[in-house]
Formats: sequence, structure tokens, C-alpha cells
Amino acid sequence: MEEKKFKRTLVTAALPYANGPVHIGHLAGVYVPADIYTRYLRLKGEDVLFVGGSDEHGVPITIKAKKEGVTPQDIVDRYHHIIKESMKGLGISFDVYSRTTSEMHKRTASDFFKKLYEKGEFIEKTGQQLYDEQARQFLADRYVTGTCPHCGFDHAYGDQCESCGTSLNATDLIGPKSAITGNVPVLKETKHWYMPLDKWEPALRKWILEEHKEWRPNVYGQCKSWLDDHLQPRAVTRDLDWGIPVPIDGVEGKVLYVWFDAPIGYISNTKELLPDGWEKYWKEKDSRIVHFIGKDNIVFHCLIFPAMLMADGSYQLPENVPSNEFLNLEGDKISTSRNWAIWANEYLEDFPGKQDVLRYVLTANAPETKDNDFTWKDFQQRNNSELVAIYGNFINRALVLTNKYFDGVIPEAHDLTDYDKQTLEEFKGVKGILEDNIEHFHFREAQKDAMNLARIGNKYLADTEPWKLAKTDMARVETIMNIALQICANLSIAFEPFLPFSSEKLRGMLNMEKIEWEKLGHIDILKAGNKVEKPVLLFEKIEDDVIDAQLLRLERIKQENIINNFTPRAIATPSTIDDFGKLDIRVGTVLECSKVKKADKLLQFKVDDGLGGRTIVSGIAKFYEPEDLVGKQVCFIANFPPRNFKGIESQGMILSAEDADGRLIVIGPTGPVKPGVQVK
RNA sequence: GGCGGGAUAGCUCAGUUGGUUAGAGCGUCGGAUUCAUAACCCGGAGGUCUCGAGUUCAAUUCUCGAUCCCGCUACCA
Repeated sequence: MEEKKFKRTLVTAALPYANGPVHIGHLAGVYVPADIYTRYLRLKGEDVLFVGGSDEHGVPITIKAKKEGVTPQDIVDRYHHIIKESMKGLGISFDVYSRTTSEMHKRTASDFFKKLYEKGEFIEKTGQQLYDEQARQFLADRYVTGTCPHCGFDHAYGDQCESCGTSLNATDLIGPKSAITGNVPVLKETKHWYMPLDKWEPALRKWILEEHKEWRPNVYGQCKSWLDDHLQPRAVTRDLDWGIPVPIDGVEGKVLYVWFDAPIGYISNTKELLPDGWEKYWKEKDSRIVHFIGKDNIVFHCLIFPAMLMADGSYQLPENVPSNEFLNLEGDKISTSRNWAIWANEYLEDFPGKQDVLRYVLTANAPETKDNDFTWKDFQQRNNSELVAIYGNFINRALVLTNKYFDGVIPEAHDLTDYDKQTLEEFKGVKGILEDNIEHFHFREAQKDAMNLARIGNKYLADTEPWKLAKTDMARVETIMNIALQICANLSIAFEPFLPFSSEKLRGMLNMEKIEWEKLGHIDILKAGNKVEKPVLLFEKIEDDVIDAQLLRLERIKQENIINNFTPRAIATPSTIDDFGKLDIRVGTVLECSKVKKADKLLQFKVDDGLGGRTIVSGIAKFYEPEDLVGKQVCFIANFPPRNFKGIESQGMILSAEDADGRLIVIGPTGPVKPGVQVK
């Protein structure tokens, strides 16, 4: 495919949600790759902007605030600050890092909505929603809890059940309760605006499926999957008070839905940086927009936000949306709520001066094509056997030798031998390969290419053996050391996008003032006669005890999680023996048990109830082999109305205990009883 | 169950528009060396390219099916 020429590039990185600090998953997935890409373009002298900011609206923030007894603003102030500092600490070189509670953003998002509203791009729909009469407000999403209609979990939220993972509407919940007052809400009519995504489906289809076949397979495939399933209108407003007020006259108590508000943050942040110059980055045809995101955000950045931009009509669509998969930690999913993460701010405290080590490991191990695993042992090994042994060691050798033989003065290069030329030829080739990899978002490979320069350097010294020649042929040693130092200078350029702190440190030792990407591959970067400094170690070995301490910390968190998981839930509202008596609970013997076809979780039972038997369907297929249950006695509720599952009529409900890890264990009598007896 | 992504050396990954002995780094084993952070350099071992079938003169690569992992989705009284 022919390369397009762009005059400027706008790089965005997914807006971190301001309800917690950032962790290595965010860094590996989004911020480090985006930073590498941006630094590379800057180094090439291209016109590039790198924008980001905290995403500070949405219900989880208000809930968290409520829990802590502070305002939502307090929460976002706290985390915005921590996140911003972490980014800075790790050298994520945003040109602007703002937030969606900024005045600029409020105005921008509001205007964006207004324009689409006035163009008639929204559909109005009136529907019933849960309303808390005491708090006098509608209960969106997580403001309402109740029993999940699917799995029976009794602390499901209005938008999702965290037990079974199903997406819900608040009105689906059984026995809904307001999270604000605990009252039972009532249904009340409310009006909302919807974005008709279906209208943009043909345009999106053409744009992605025909014009962007080069996108990563995961991104392209995911988009295709959504488009083939057809897009539905999506609400752009919510009944909440935390967010950007819907800018329509006479509308009160409604805000823009966070998914609509957040991506506009990219625009408002650009505006904040360049109040007069922002538009050309977003609107001119020779601008390239690149969104760095995680795979959970593909639908928003590839379908929904572009649809919004199309509806506006004046914006460019992204040129690429490099999306990474997920990073695991020591074999388990990273989880904010379970504290299973390495937090950026904590890393910076525990490993001062080692920002580049984390950057290096996260890039070397980036989940570019599939989920990947971060382990502390790998972290240590990559530091010790790659950064220290290959890169740091080469720099140290070159500088030690220069100081030893030439008192730190860079010697002249004389006639080059064939071997010298061969070495130089090899390292000149690195530039093109490296560029190609970065431009195609293959940062893992690109970083290897940079490391290859250090390998070439080590081999050069090993093969030419200047420490031996120093006794016989000092002129030759001068040439060798000149070349070795030029390779050092090249390394500081090649690694600048990846390891900016070390590159700077290295430039300090070489007394290099500035660097340009185009100099990569040249051997005249350092002038003979200039001095280099005495070497300090570019990287230091990480000993076992440091790694053991981190592993211990994770082990402790695991233990704590197990303990926390066992905290029994609060006792439910008072009940009576009469309520219990309404349930007809009986014991039955399992006669047959099999998996339900086309369902992952369902088992179909034939249970001897002493009355000729009955069929019961239960969602425990993940925890039992069907044959293991045959002959077992189980408790079931016998007087529920029948219900259909995948075409099978279930005549009752088998009772299970839910263990701390979510496993379901079927309940039965401790000794054999006659099928059909009652449980009292 | 549907859809999407993945499965290549002990580990992390490249790669193949189908074509002689499938690559790299780390690890491992052996050798050499001492300028260097017990580092570097050289060499060896290590792969039925997840499995099965098909197309083909030829399949790790294309097609179909199966298995396993991740995600979305459905079911989950």
C-alpha cells in the first residue's frame, strides 16, 4: 500500500479513569507505546502533538465519593494529581495532560453536543426510569442495586451484574433499591437523546473494512464483528448531576453520558494547548490522528467516536488505532479492586531512577498481539542480562577504555579496515529497520533493533581487542575507540524514544548536546578532541532480595484478598417463619444429568422427587461434570413456576452455596433420605 | 453456543505472497577472553511450526474440522 504523506500528527492516549492510580497494564498497553511513537516523531523533527488527560465523569466516581464521604471533585482531584505525576515520573511526554472537568472541556463538549443537536443528529426517546422520590433524582446505572434477574446475585448494579457479568438495564433488577437512600424507587418518565449509530454504519463499514485493512487484526476483526451484528442507537444523556449538563434549554438534571463526553476530551485538550492552532490537527486532510488504546476501548474509538465526528462533519477520522491486548501480572489478571497490580506511583518510589527499566521491560513484553504476562523474575532478568550486560556494559567498556588510554579525550579515527567498514555497514542498516518497525507500531521489535546496536558494539570491541593493541599500535586503538564512542552516541539516539532517561544520562557522559534522528547511522557525531566524562553505571544489577520483596508483597495481597473474600455479607432485612414456609424446599435424587447444548453454563437434571420425577435446569456447568452428580441428593425449590432455558422447561431451582471464589457447590442432605422429603 | 484474536525451541516472540537445513533474544551446555557491572565474544544442544483431514509436485504458511487460552456476546432458577 502506498504511504500517505502527512504534515502533522496528533497522538492521543486513552484517558485514564480518575478513580485510581495508573498501573503497569495501562502503561504497557497505552502510554509507553504512545510515548515511544511520539518521541520518535519529535526526534525526526516532525510536527507532532501528544495529548491526554484524566477522564473524570461517570457514575463510579460519584459512588466512590459517596462511600468515602467526600465530593466527586475531591476524588478526581486526588487521582488526577497522582496520575499526572506518575506520567511525568515515567517520562510519558504529553504536550498537554488535562482533565474532563476543565472549563475548556466543559465548553467544548457542550458545544459539540449542541451542534449535533441543532443539526438534528439525535433521536429523542421517552421511557420509564427508576426514580428515588426522597432524593428526588433518577437512578442511573450504579445508583441502583438489586437482584440480578439472570443469576440471582442480590447486589447487582443497574448497569451490570458483577457476579455473572451480564449487562443490565436498571429496570431489569428484581427488588431494586436506591444506592443513595436505600428506598425502593418508583418508575417515572424521562426523556433522553440517542445517537443513531445505525445511520453511520455504511460509512463506518466502508471506512474501516475497505480503507483500513492495514489495522491490527484484533482491531479490524473486532470492528467487523460489531458492524456485522449491526449498530444500535445509543443514549448520549443520563439522569445524573455529575457531568456536563445537557445544553438544551429547559433540560435540568441531565448530563452527557460519559462515553460521549470522554473522547471529546482529546479535542478539548488539544484546544487547551493550542487555543488558536488546534483545528488544523483535527480538521485538515494532511493531519494524521493516531489513537493509542487498550482492546476494551476498540468499539469507542473505531466506531462510536468516529460516528460522532462524522455527524459533526468537520473532523478528520483517525488514521490508525493501535490497540494492545491485556497485560497480566504473575499469571493473574490485573485488577484494581483486588489490588492486583503494580502501581506506577509505587514503582517510582520503590525503584527510584529506574523508570527506564520498567519502560524497557513493558516494551519488551508488550501485549501487542496477545495477552502477555509480567513477572518480577522476567523484569530482573531483562534488567540484568540485557540492559546491564549488553547496553550498560558496552557503554562502560567504551568509556573506561577511552579514559584509560586517552584520558577521556575522543581520539581521531584513521584509516578504516575492512572489518571496521563491515561493522559500520551493519549498524547503518539498523536505522531503516528501526524506523519501519516504529512506523508500523511494532515497538517490541523496534526496541530489539536498538539493542542490536549495543550487541554490535560489544562484538566490535571483542573482535578488535584494543586492550591488546594498546601495547603495540596506539594509532589503531585510536580508530577503534573513536568508532566505539560513535556507536555509543548512536545508542543514545536509537534508545531515546524508548529509554529517554538513560539516553540523557548517556549524552551527559559523552558531552553530547543534542541529538537528531537523522544522525543515526553516522560516525561523525562526536568530534575528536572533545572530552568524555568518567563513566557512571547506566544501569545497575537488581539483586534477588529486591525481587523477593516485591513477590512477598504480591503474596501478601493474595492472602489479604482471600481473607477479604470471606467477609460474610450483612444480614438481610428481617424475615419470618411464614416467609420461609412459602418456599417448598425438597430433597431429590439426581437420576440423569447432562450439559445443555449451545449453553456454556447450563446443566439439565432429571430429579427423582418421589412424584414421578421432574426436569430442572441449573447454571452450574462450570463447576461439575454431569456424571459426578448422578445419584447425588440435592435440595431444590419445588413450588416456583416453571421457566424456560434454551427451550427446556425447568421445574424448580437447585440450591447451591456460593464459595468465596464464586464457585457454586450444590447443597444436599448429609445422609441419604427418601426422595421428595421436605427441608424444614 | 455465536463472533473476534491467539497457539512456532524451556521462556518471550519474529517469520513464511506455499518451495532446499524454520529464525532472534533470554535460559541451558561447552569453549575462548580479561577492557568491562562474574560482564562481553565464539560454538553446541534444543522445534512432527497445537492436533486431524483436504487442496497441491510441495503446507508451518491456503481450506475445513477439533482442542486449548484471551476478549465480546448469549445462556447462567
